[in-house]
Amino acid sequence: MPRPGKNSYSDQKPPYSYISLTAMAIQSSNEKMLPLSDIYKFIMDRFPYYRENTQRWQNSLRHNLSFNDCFIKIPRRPDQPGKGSFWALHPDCGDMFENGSFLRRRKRFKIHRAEHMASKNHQMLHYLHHPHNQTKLGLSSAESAASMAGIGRLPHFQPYNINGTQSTGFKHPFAIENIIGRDYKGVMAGGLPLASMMHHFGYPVPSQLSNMVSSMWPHVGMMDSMTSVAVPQDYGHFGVPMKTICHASGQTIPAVPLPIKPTAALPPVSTIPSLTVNPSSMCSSPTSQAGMAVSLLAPSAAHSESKGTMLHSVLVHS
DNA sequence: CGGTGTTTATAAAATA
DNA sequence: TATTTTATAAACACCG
Repeated sequence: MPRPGKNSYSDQKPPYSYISLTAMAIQSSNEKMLPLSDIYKFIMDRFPYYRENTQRWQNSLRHNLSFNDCFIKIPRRPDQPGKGSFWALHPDCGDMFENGSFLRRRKRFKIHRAEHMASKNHQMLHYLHHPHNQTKLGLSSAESAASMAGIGRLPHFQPYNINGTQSTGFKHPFAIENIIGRDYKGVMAGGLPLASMMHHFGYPVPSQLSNMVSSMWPHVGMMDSMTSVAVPQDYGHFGVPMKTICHASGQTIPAVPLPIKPTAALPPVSTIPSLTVNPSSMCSSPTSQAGMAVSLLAPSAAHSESKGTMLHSVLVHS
């Protein structure tokens, strides 16, 4: 229970691992990739807890970025000034939190270290990385680069975004919106009501938001509305205005009334585009991913980073 | 030099 | 309780 006078939940450690926090940040970006500094910013903006001991947790975060194969590094193009590379999610990492826990994944995503992919075709990578060239192919920056990096990617889904105003058209196959799709079925139809999530989290979450995105990622994308709605002074009030996300394209997040009862908050099916997506596309299983993975490049053009990102990936068992 | 990445080691936590 | 995953610390390379 939050103590009004004392520290509210906002000051406590969020129930998210660094991996989920980072994924959250990346997913919140329009390009589905962020430089390190922006990942820091995202986390600090919304989680007061991480406004302290920055050296400690940022070191951990960097460790996670390097160590975990689910994160891939995408070099900057020359016309994109700034420090360091962009970080994106590996297209094949799938729904890392399908178990509903953002604290710990069920399995760790590990890529298959294929043969050292020699040539780093950065020109091509940068070519596709460029927005102008992406639009021709309908790719996001991250995906374009990932494709150029020889990382398998999945067929496109119907474009969808949190607030329905984005016009870039493309959504990363594992964009949270898409990931949510399966979770929607799993959670809503699978008999795990949002109340259970609240129980799982051990504290109330803004589970009544107008869509599953904000339910699954309580701190992503819907803050504008949350701040104006009666949410207990819990994590729902991490409540830092979501100014740093979903603003790049000037979009505004519509304020949505938040019913108290989770069941009453279910949006019409039609507003859950993910449901229109082929469920198998959600790729909860490595095999389905492998079957659908598409490389835009000949293997020879693939590029491997230090983590050896290659076409084949697999969820490590045991 | 400071920010970014990588890597190793170990402790702690969560799950099976 | 054993195993797996995550957190933390720390050393070090790289680079603008």
